[in-house]
Amino acid sequence: MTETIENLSTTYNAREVENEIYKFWEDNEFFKADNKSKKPPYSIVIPPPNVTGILHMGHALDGTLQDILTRYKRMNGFEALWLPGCDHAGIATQNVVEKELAKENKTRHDIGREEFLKITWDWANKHKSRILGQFKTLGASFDLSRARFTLDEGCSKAVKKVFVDLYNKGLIYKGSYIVNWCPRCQSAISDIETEYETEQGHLWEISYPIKDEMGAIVIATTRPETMFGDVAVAVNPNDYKYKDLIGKTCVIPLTGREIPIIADEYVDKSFGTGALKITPAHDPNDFEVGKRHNLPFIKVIDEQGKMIARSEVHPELHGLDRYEARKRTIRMLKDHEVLVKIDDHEHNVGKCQRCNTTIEPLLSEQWFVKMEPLAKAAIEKVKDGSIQFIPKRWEKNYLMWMENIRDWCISRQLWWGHQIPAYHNNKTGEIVVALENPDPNNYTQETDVLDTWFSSGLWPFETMGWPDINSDDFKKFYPTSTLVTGFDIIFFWVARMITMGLEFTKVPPFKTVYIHGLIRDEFGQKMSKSKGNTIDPVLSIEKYGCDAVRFTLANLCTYGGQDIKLSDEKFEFGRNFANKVWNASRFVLMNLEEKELVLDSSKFTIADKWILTKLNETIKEVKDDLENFRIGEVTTVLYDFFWNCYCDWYVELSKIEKNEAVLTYVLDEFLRLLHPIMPHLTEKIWQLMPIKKDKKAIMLSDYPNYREDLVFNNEARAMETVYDAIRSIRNIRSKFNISPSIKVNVKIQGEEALYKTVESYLKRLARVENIEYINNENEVDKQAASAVVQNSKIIVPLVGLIDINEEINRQNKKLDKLNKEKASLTARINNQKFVESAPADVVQKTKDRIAEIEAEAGAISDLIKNLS
RNA sequence: GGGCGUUUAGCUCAGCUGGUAGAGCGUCUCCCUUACAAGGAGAGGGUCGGGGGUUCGAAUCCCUCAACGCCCACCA
Repeated sequence: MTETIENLSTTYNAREVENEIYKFWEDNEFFKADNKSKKPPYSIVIPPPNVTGILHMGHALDGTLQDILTRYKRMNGFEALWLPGCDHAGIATQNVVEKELAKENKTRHDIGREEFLKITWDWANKHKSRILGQFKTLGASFDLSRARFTLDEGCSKAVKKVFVDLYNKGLIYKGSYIVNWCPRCQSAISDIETEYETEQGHLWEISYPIKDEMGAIVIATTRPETMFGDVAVAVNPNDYKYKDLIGKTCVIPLTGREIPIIADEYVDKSFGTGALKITPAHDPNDFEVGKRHNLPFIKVIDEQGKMIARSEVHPELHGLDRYEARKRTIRMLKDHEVLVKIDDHEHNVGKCQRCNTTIEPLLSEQWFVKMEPLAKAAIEKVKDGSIQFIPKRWEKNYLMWMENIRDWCISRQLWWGHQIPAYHNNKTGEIVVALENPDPNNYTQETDVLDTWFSSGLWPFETMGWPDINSDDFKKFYPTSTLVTGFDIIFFWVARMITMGLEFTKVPPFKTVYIHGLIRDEFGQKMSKSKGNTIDPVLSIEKYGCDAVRFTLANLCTYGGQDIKLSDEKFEFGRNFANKVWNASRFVLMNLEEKELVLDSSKFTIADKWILTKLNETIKEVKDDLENFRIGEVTTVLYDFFWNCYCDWYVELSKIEKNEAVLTYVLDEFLRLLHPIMPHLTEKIWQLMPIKKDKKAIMLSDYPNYREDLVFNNEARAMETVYDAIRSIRNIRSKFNISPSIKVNVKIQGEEALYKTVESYLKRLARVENIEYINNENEVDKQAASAVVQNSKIIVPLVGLIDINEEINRQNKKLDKLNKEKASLTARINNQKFVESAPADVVQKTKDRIAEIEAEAGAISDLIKNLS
C-alpha cells in the first residue's frame, strides 16, 4: 500500500514508525563512522553494559544522552562515532553461569576450568546480541561494525601489554596482604567493591589473665571467634590504667596460648575497655599493628569462612562456620567465667557488592597496582582543566578519592576473565611476567584473573586499536570527546580510564565527563530487581514509543544532574508531545498546495516574522544548551516553541491566511532541532515533506543555524500585543460565560494601524463579528467589559449579558495589582542609591515599566469611571 | 569523623552569570471550532525550609540552624 499524507494515522503509531525508520538507517549504514573522513572527529565510547545483563532504565538514560550528543554532532559536521560494546563482568557473569550449573547440582570444579570457560563463552556470545539489540530499540545510532567486548582478542592484547608494562615499571606487585574476601564468590575483591552496612551486633568483653600474676586484662571485641588468631593485646601508650602491664604477657582463654601486651597509638583509650586484641590475619587495622610490631600472623578462618583445624583453635570449633563458631566460643567463655560483659553495639559490616555476603578480611597472596605514582597525572589533568566534569562538583569527589588513593587489588580467584600473564616455574617457583609463556613445559600460568575494571579501564583506547597507535581508528577517533555515565562508577571506571589513558597514551582519554543522575523509583528508592520496583524500558518503549521515552528521560536531566524519580506514567509527557508533533505536521503537510516552497521575505506577514523570530531565538537557545549539556532545558525550549508558539498560534493563523514556505520552513528547522532527541518521528515526517533535500536523511542533514536576517524584533513584539488582545477577549468571554457559538463585537481605541492588519486573526481566534475603531471615551459603551492592552483599549459591549458590578470588581482587582507593583517600583526609583548603583538599563527598564503601569492604570480608571 | 546534595504551586520538578517566580501533572469552568480529547480556550494556586548577613535589590551570594538523602573513612 502506498503511503499518502491523507491516510496517515490520526494518532501517532510510534512503534510502527520506529521499526521502519531504524531499519532504514541501518540498511543504509548511516551509523558507520569513517576513519578516513576529513571532517573533525567526535567520538563517544559506550560504558560497556554487562554482557549477560538486560537493558534497564540506567542504560536507557545513558544511551539516550549519548545518542543525543552523537546525533547532534553528526548534524553539525563532525565525523561522529559512538562505539558500542559489552563488558565481560567477571564476577557477575561467573555467578550467573555457576547458578545454572547449580541447577544440575554441579559446581565449576566438577567440570573443570576449560569446560567452564567454554560454557561461559557460549553464554556470553548468546547474550551479547541481546543487550546491544535492546539498545537498538532506543534508537541508538552506534556503529555496530565496531562493537567490542572486553574479553575479545584486541582487548586481551591490550590488557596483557598494560599488565606487563606496569609490572616492568614496578607498578604491579604480588604480595601477602589482608584483602576483602568474599566467602561466597571465593575471591578477593577490591576496597570499592565492598559496601558497608550498619548491623546490630554485640561488644563482648573478655578477660585475658596475666601470666604468672593474679590480675587480668579485659579486652573488647565484636568478633570473639577470631581470638584464636590473637597475637597480642594492645593498649594506648598514654593510658595510665595499663601502664604497668605493657611488656607483660597474657594468656588467651580457652587455649592457654601466651601473647604479649604491647603499646600502640592506634588504640583508642575511650573505646570499650581501652584494650584491644590484635588479630593481624583477620582485621585490616590489626594487620597494620601486627606489621609495625613484627608479630606473627595466625590464620584461623579459611576461604570458606570456616574455622581452620589447627592447634591454636579450640578443637571443638574445627571446621565450623564462623558464625556458629562465634556462638560456641561465647558459650565456652561463659562456662569459663571469662566473659565479663556483653553490650549491644551497632557497627558497620563489610558486604560483597555483588552478592551481599559478609566480607571476611583475610590474609592472602594477591596482585596489586601501586596507584599513587599513577594517580599524579590523573589528578593534574583534572585540576588543570584538560578533563572537565559536568556538573563540576564531581571533580572534588574525584580528586578527594585520587588524592587518598590506595593500592588496587587486581587479582580475582575466578575463572572468567583475563588470566594474569604471570608464569610460575614449576621447579623453582620463580615468577616471570611476559606477554607469552616463556616455556610451557616448565612454566605454569597464574590461575587468577584480573579485576573486570582492569580491562574496562583501558576501554577508550583498547577499542580504538591500541596498542597499534597507527591504526586508523586510533588516529582518527582517539582521544574520545565526551564520556557519559552515572556518578556511581566514577571511582570504579572513570578514574581508572583517566589513569590508564594518561599512562599509556599520554593524553586524557576524553575531554568531558558528563555525569547524569541515577534513576530511582517514584519514591526515591534505588531501582532493583530484588525490591521489585524496576521499570522495564523495553516495556515502556513498547507502550509509549522510543522517542517518547527518550524525550521524557532527556527532560528529566536537570542542569545539576539530580537523581531522577521515575514512574511509568511520566512517559505520557513524551508521548503526548510526539503525538502533537505528528498531528501538527500531518496538518501542515495535508494542506500544502504550492509546489515551489521558497522563502521570500517580501511576502512575510507580521505573523511570519513573529514565528521566524521565535524560531531563531529557539535555535540559539537549543544550541547553547546542547553545547553546555543542559539537556533538560533543550526539551523544555523545544516543547514550548512547538506547542505554544507554532501550534497554538502560527498553525492556527495559517488556517486564515497561510504562507506555505514559512510554514514548512519552520517545521523543517524544528524537526532538525528535535531530531537528536526524537530521531524516528522527525525522520519519518521529514521523509514525507515535499521540500528540497540535500541529504538522504534528516539524521545526515545540517543542524539549524541562527539567522540574523530572519529576526524581526519589532514585528514580533507587535504580534505579541495582538495575542494579548485575543487572550483578553477570550478571557472576557469566559468570565461572562459567552457561549462559543456567540460572536461578539469589539471596539478598539488606539493602535488602529496594527489591528487593521490582523483583523481576520481577531475575528477567528476570539470569535469576533465586527471590529470598530473609536477615538474618544464617549463612544465607550456603558454595558461593556474591557481590557487594556499596551496602548490600546479593547472594549466588548455586552448589553444584557454583563453584570456591571462584577466587571467593575474585575477591573479594580487589576488596578490593585498594578498599583501595588507601581508602589514598589516607585519606592525603588526614589531610592537614590538604586539610581546610582544599578546598571543604566535596569534603571531605564524600571522607569519604562512605571510609565507603562501609569498608562494602563489610567486607562482602566477611565473604563471604571465609564461603567459607574 | 570528613565531604556532597536536596528543601520553590496539591504532586514531580525547572529557574545558567543576583533585577521581586515557571513547566508538566492534578484541580475548577467551558468546548467534539474541518491536525491532534494523547486535544482546544479560560482560571485558580507559592511571604522560594527557619534565622542572620552582604547588596539599592536575594529563590539566586555568604554564615548558621533544621529535616531528608548520598558518598568517603571503617574505632575493636
